[in-house]
Amino acid sequence: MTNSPTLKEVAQRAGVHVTTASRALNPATSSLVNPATMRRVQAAARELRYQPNAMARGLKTAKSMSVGVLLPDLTNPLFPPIVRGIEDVLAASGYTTLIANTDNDLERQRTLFDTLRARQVDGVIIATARRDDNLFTEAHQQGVRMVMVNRRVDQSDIPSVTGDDHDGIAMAVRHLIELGHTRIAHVAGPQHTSTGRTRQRAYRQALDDAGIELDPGLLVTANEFTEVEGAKATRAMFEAGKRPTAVVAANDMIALGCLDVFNERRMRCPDDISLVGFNDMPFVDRLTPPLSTVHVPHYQIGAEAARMLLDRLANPDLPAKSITLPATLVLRESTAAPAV
Amino acid sequence: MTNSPTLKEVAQRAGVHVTTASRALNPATSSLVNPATMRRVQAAARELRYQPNAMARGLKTAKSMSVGVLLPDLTNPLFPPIVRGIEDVLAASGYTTLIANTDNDLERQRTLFDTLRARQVDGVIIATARRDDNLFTEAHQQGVRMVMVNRRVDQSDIPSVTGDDHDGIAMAVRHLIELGHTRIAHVAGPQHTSTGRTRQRAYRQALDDAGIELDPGLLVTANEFTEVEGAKATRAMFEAGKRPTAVVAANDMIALGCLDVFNERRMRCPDDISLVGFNDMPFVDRLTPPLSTVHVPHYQIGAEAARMLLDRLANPDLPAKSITLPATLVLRESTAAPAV
DNA sequence: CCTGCGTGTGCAATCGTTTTCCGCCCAGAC
DNA sequence: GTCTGGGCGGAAAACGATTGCACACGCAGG
Repeated sequence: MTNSPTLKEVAQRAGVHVTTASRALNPATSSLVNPATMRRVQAAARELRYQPNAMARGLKTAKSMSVGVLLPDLTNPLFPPIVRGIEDVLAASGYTTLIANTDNDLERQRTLFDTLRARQVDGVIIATARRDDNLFTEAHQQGVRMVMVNRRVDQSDIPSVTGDDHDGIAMAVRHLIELGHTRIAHVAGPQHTSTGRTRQRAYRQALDDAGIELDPGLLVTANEFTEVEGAKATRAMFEAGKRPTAVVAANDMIALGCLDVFNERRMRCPDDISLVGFNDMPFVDRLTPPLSTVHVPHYQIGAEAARMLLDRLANPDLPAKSITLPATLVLRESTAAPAV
Repeated sequence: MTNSPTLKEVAQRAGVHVTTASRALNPATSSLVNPATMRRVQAAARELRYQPNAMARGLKTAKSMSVGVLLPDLTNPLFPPIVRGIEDVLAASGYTTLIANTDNDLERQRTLFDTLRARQVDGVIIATARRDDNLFTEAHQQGVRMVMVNRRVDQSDIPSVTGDDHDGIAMAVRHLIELGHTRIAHVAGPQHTSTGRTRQRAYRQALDDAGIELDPGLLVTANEFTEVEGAKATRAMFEAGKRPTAVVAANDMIALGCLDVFNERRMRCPDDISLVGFNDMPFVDRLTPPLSTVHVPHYQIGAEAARMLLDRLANPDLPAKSITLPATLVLRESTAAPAV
């Protein structure tokens, strides 16, 4: 901004060489300087409200003390908790977070990723991965430190932190079966994402485990994890004449779309049809009806991802590990026994 | 990350001096270099996937091409739209956004503000201002470029972009009066914020304009713009024996708290009591009942603030202006005529 | 043939730090 | 009194870009 004081000025005021000032102010090297002069320097720094110029430091140390976060859209309520988790642990270690919204646009994503690299971020946390993503796998092979949150990339050793998609869906389906449902539909998410895919597979397997044969017409897939795409897919299912008594949505946004379609068709939830979402986004407990959904600890996912990245920055050749955090089924009022 | 190519390498590959490479790659100076060699340099840059080192550039140019955003909590649904507005226009001009969450903690805010300055941000957008804030007024006087969003600081010439708080509340109160309400309460927000204060004043004035005398017991104030503080304040009002037929909440979070208290007391909204919120946060249209509220164009507020900051960066001694964007009343199902 | 000018390029300094390498000083041992 | 060695602190070289300045060259005009 305006003439911030520089290290040289601090040094002058303390009557020492700039080198000494640098050492005095840096905890790692302050042992090299006489305690008395160290105090002098620190006093001078305090009086001048000295803040080291991060760019100069970064240029020299080849570390920016910043990490980038790539996500589809901050406006999606799923992400703020993740981001807070990330920021809180990174900030505690002195790192700054750079957020970039891709809007699911691959072109844009590439650009944003490049600007992050231009800014010399020390690492990247990625929430936008596709299963076959090669932008990230290439970068990973080139040594870019990264960890995936929420979604993963197929067949890669990129570390990741995700919720337990499989178990979450299994719990949801089992719950519906216990209530007496047999015609259970799934509105799947985009299959190019790991979440869309593994949730869909979990749905199939849960039915299978219960000895219920899958009616292929009850499995539809939304093109995006959004309300409108979710609505589109479930509308198509009904228009094809399918009549499920319960729906498992691949996430809460899609569940919102399901609710819209239920309303269009004057079906009451849960009286006429049950619905389970996924994620337990903020405010879904205040919907009409309050949504039963699979809770995923998003803040912890973010925090854990940040910790993992920090570990890998400190120790570059740590083996890549993938953490999955447990999901829990939270029952509210959108599920009930099927009407007879 | 790993050995990103440097300008020197690009220059070598193109067979020119690093100076020339710099000029060739920089649109502002590229006219100084022969078109043919410019093409050579650009080709070399492309082949190497060269990205200029932002820290080196920033160090030399004394510009970081980044701006900081200070907000209370990203997790509050009010903020993501504002942030997107900011990021979208800043990104279009090549700026990066640094987000910091203060959690309404003044100490933390000071620290975060300092780290932003250490990172040499070119400007700051602030959503956490208090009416009497001196951290920011001082910084402003020192020449730190900033603009306030949403909230303002009293008696200062810091530029700001806000919604029309006064008009918004006036519309809400008038609407309730037209429905036949006379015992209209206001759950105000913290009075150390400009929003809390001007909304409260607008409420008083709207009553006055309608010739309704203010019952002081119907004006309570929440300590924070949160659900629990909102609930606490409205609960206190009821416990004092007050019986409004309508409530104007200072924002949607507080309105959520009002709804909680209505439920506690088995009052139905809108049958027994009407409620109007403020902000039109995402998802309040899906509450039970869908919330009537004052819509504020948050994305535009963010975008406008960013544009204003950009203007001031380009032209430092632009006169400070304050923009207020129009609010609109959106009627849903939480308001009705009072029961007779 | 010389001067002058414009165009295109290179040289070198610089931004604010960190860091390696030295040299100084002084205490203590002989 | 000289020598040794440790502890402090300074000199200078980076890091990767930008930029004012100088220089080389070609060409036109006198």
